[in-house]
Amino acid sequence: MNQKRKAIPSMVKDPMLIQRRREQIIEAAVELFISKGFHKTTTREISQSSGFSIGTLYEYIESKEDVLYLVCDDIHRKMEERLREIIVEEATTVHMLRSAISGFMRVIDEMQDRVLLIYQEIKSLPKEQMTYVLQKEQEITGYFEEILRRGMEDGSLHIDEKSIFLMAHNIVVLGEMWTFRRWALQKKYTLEQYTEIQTSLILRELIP
Amino acid sequence: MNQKRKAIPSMVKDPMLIQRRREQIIEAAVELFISKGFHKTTTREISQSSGFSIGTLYEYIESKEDVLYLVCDDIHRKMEERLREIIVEEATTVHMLRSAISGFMRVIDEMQDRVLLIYQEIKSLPKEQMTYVLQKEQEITGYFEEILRRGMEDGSLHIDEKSIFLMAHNIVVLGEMWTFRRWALQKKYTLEQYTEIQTSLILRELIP
DNA sequence: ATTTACTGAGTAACCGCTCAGTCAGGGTAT
DNA sequence: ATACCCTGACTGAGCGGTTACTCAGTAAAT
Repeated sequence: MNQKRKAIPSMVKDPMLIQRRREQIIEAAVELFISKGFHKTTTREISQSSGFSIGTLYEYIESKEDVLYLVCDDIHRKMEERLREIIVEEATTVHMLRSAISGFMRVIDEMQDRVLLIYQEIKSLPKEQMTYVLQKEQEITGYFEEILRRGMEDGSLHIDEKSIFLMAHNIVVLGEMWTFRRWALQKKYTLEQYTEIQTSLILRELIP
Repeated sequence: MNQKRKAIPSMVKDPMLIQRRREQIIEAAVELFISKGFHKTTTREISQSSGFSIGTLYEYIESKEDVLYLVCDDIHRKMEERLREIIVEEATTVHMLRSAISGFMRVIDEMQDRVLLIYQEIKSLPKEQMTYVLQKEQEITGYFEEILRRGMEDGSLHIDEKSIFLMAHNIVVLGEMWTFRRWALQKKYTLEQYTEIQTSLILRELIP
């Protein structure tokens, strides 16, 4: 079920160096992909912004798509890290859900360019790597599934087993739309207003 | 406010012929863009699938991006057409909203590849044309804004002016996510199940 | 004879990726 | 201490291939 991420081969021996150089690559590539898109960014640009030559770039990756994969994986990794900081125990499951939602919205807002990047460029990944990235996206909704299930079990949330999965996806999408509909939403609402209205929508369904 | 769509210049004189050929171009290009993506589709492929040579293709457009623009515009046009069929008067505003939502879901489902195409390739459009396409997307949510406002005014829907805009966007996004999250949703739910859960989510917020 | 639509080989530019070669650091034989 | 070689990271000109777009020419209709 749970597929391990494909390790990208490298010509370089020193694992620490690989990690350091790949961090450079990711840092340079995210910025370029955000501002120009994956297809319009050249490998030459990536290597230059990383601070070394194309030759060296290809010592650490095998193809341009590998860079996109590294970038997507890094974004998800950071996202999950922030989520784990935000999802903490609270007095009641309802309070926990509330704070998880508003925390999630803040994370989305902080990382909006990166969230958007994944939405827009995921399709350019080779099939296997795309599957892995989508799985990571599923893991993120998993955090909300867990809270919902707990609320169902302790009786504080009004939801049936069949709807949990969809409701968790709804929470994630209602968060992420803050980025991919920002051309409309961010003109009309502050993040706080947005969070409040969306939270009320979700909770009104869950609290009878 | 309302920006007219930029007319794409053509070398050909006969306006009827322009229309006919552009329909051919759109029909061929949609299929190619859906299966290969915009960037991986070549202009040669588009012209061949359209049934004429590259030279001729460039008599009807000025750049490859123009084709993407034609395609996006056509999809929105067809979407709006279907929406107008679906949004009809009903006994009450609540009934009207109900049937509009379920009708919208059916349209999304029918056009899912095309809806997804717009989501994924819109960013490849030149700025001006992108603005126009986003405006069209706003027009679609406008249909739901109208219903919501009417419900607010006749007292049948519980919503305030400030939330109407966001609620309309929510309806559209909760519909469109059926396509861009289909890797998760369409494995677990039928369109009918999906529609029912999402409708209940929206209506529970609106009906006190 | 002129206009109009159409053709497709050609062009200039670009891009992902490679590979022959450089160089610094360190081990080793003398 | 010196000379020599080896290893591993790095370099960037260049290769092979592709692509968006053009234009000189054809054919048919008026």
